[in-house]
Amino acid sequence: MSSDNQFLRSGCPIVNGLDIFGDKWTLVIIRDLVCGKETYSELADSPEKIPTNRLAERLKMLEAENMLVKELYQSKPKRYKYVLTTKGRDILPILQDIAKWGNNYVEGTWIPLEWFMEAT
Amino acid sequence: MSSDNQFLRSGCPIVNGLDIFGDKWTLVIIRDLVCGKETYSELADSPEKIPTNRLAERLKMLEAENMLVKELYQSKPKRYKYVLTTKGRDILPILQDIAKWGNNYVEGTWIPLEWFMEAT
DNA sequence: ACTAGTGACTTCAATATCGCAAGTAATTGA
DNA sequence: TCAATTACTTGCGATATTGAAGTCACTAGT
Repeated sequence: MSSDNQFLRSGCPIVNGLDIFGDKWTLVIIRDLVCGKETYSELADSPEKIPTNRLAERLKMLEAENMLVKELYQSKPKRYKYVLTTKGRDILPILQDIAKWGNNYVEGTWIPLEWFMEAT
Repeated sequence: MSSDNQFLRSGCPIVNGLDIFGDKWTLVIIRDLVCGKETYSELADSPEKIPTNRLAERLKMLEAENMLVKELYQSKPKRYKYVLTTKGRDILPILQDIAKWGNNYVEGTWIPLEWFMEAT
């Protein structure tokens, strides 16, 4: 499990990073949060169509890892928004590098907006 | 499948990058290749102990994706070494960023050697 | 010639994880 | 009262991963 800190594969910082966010969906969720999405249904709406059970599970994991916090923004009915912490936001340089690599080597990929690639 | 270019999840360069190397093992293999490992058994020897069937499969995929080439360096018995292409080598900035994140946020991770973090 | 050993994989059964579809709960608006 | 919306949860068959063991092509030792 990503968040199981009891038995590490090794002390390698790359491996430990990957054991948190190195799956098919986590970085997609963080991408969307960086891009301004906030609610569950906004996140569920991506072009990649993440299954909702997977979305819920990844959000719980990201919260447990302190990559994001769940904030109540409306009480009747209870509605939460998901906000990246510094730890989560600091994934951005990784996303930018992956985007650059994708644009260089995978044909037909979108060029991200400039603000995304320049953000810090 | 990572190398199945027929049905893309989307045109997002991040998603398309992840669909190639966004799994539990691929970046570990590339890490080791960047660090000078060349043969199958050297790669199988990492502290993370990748299962050999997974190693073989990922190497085939990386070759199919032109991230590396398999070079014969001995003919009796046939022995191959795996060498990163530019496409594969260009994963390095991503590895460096993940390593930085890991060092910042996961306690007890190794600090990579300076040459690794400074390499281009 | 026989046997053990090495490197590079492959095969297999058990287990874990995933994706899809459907269901639930709370609340609002018609 | 009833349909709609948001945010999830549940169930289950399909897919993927693991660990162990096996195979194949040699080579070196006796």
